Formats: sequence, C-alpha cells, structure tokens
Amino acid sequence: MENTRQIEERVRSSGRRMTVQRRAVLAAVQRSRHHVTADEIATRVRATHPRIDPSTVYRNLEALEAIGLVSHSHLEDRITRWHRADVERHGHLVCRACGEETELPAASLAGFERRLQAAHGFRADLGHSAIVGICRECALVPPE
Amino acid sequence: MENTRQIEERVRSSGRRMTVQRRAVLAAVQRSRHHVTADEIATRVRATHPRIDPSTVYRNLEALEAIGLVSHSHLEDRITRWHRADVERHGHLVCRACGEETELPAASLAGFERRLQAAHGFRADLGHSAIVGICRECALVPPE
DNA sequence: TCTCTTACCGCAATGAGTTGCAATAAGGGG
DNA sequence: CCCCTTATTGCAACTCATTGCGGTAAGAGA
Repeated sequence: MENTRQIEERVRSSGRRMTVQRRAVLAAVQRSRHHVTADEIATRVRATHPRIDPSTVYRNLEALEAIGLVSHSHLEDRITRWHRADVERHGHLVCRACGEETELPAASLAGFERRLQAAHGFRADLGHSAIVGICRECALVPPE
Repeated sequence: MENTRQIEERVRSSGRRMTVQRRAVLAAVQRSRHHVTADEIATRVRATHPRIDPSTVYRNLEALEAIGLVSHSHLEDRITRWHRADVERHGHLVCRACGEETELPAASLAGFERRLQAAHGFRADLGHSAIVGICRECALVPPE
C-alpha cells in the first residue's frame, strides 16, 4: 500500500484537495477489513469527527473511488459496500434463500470474463455485483 | 401465459387474497414489455386507481414475486426493475462508463452457471444482476 | 506569508424504498 | 347469505442515499 504522502499527492494531482473530512473517510475505509456500508463508515468517522455530515461521507467515497483509492460492490440487492481498492479482486455467491455468502477467487471469474471479452468486446467486472442463486443446502432443504 | 382464473387460483392457494390493488399491480407489470421500476408501476396503477399507495405497490410486487408471477432484476446500480415472470430469461451487460446496456441470451450464461453448479453446488441466476464492465467503444475512447 | 480561486463542506430538502399500525375487506365456514 | 378471522390496505414516519445551495477553507501563485 502507498504511504500517506503518495496518497495525498495522488489526490492533489487529480485536481482535488485533501481535507480533514476526506482523510477521515479514507482512514475509516482502510481500517475496515472488507465490505463496509457507507452508513458504517459515517458512524466510524463521526466517532472522532462528530460534525461530518453523511452527505460528505458519500461524496468523499465517490471522489476516492474516482481516484482509485477505494471501490464499491454489491452483495445483497441494492446495498452498496465499500472497501479499499487494493484488496484482491474476488467474487461473491449469495444464496437468495438463506442469505449465505461465499467468496469466489478471481480466477474462477476469469474464464467467463474472457468469454464476454471475446464475444462482445466487453470487459466485465464480475466481482462488482454478487452472483445470486440457491446454495447447495437450500437446493436440498429450503429454509423455513 | 396462464389465464385470469388460473392466476387467481394460484394467489389463493398460497394463502393470499386477490384484491383490487393486487390485480392492478399485476396487470401493470403484465402490460409492460420489460424492466419497469416500481415507481413506474405505481404511476401506471394510479392512473386508474388514484388512491393506491406506493407502499401497496411495493408490497404487492413482493407478494407476486413470492408466488412466482413477477420477478425483479437489477440493471444500473441500486435500481430494482420488475417484469412478468414468464419473459425469457436473459442477462445484461452494462457499461459503467457510458451506461449502454446490451442483452445477453440465456445460452451465454449457461456455461458459467454450470461451472458454478459443478464447483460449488450453487445454482446461480446470472440474469438477476446486470454484469457491469467497460464496453468495446469505451475501452477505446473513454467518454468525456 | 498573503491573496484569490474554487473545491469542498454542512445543512435542508428530496427521492426511493420500508415499516408499524389501526381500519378495511377477502373469502372460507356455518 | 352472513359471520368472522386475518391478509391487506392507506397513512404517517422512518431509513439510506442523493442533490442544491450559500458559506468555508485548501493550496497554487504572487
């Protein structure tokens, strides 16, 4: 991972400014292991900076994503989750019956991504949205 | 497609009731070709039944999905789109740069779905969420 | 170090979807 | 055909996320 100076340089060279709020949001994402919601980030940020508005958190996540420092993906329907950009890319299988989620190594996605590239010239990012379906257990015994 | 009587029977045998509101929501989805948002459905329903509340529309879409008469998928991030359950299953490629969306026949999804089934016992539904990435044109010339 | 442009902030309002609740009405049983 | 249980409704309040706007402060240049 880059150090603080390199990161700030990267922010500035994109024409943006490094504010207290932006630093706090970035730090909160970096401290989280995986997949946190914007709301969780806002809560963590407000623990030390109570006056930072949720809208500022959302705007900063977007800005940091544009710079390539954080990125987001979708596990359950409709919910956006954020993580630092340098975690290894991977996919998710989410069972629509029991909600269980399984991680999928990037290598398992690559074959289908290559197929889409070849057939449609489309560079797919299969890690961005979870793959929904029915897991092995629920296919046998649907949950009550 | 089933006729009205069969549909009503199916609703009742699931322990549900066939109300004016439910009929209106189902009809609105059935009249739409593809992929309408709940909000669009609510607007259409209110054209003839002005007192039907949006929450009733949402709850009915959920109920009708549980019965298997309608289903939903996700194209752009976060937006839920509804369609009648008997449209042919298919996938979507959505470009995150220009927003263009391409339909993908179910056959193009089947290979990867089989692979996931074999490797993880997971019955994936790749049509549920759009596949995001970069389209051929944007890979060459990113839009301004 | 001071100035000045403008990126960014907090706030208030809005949009999409969800939830709790008291009132209503679907429809099976008598 | 009426009764009674309870699924469903409309409404109001709420959640998560986004947007418009006037004021603030980052940081490049003098």
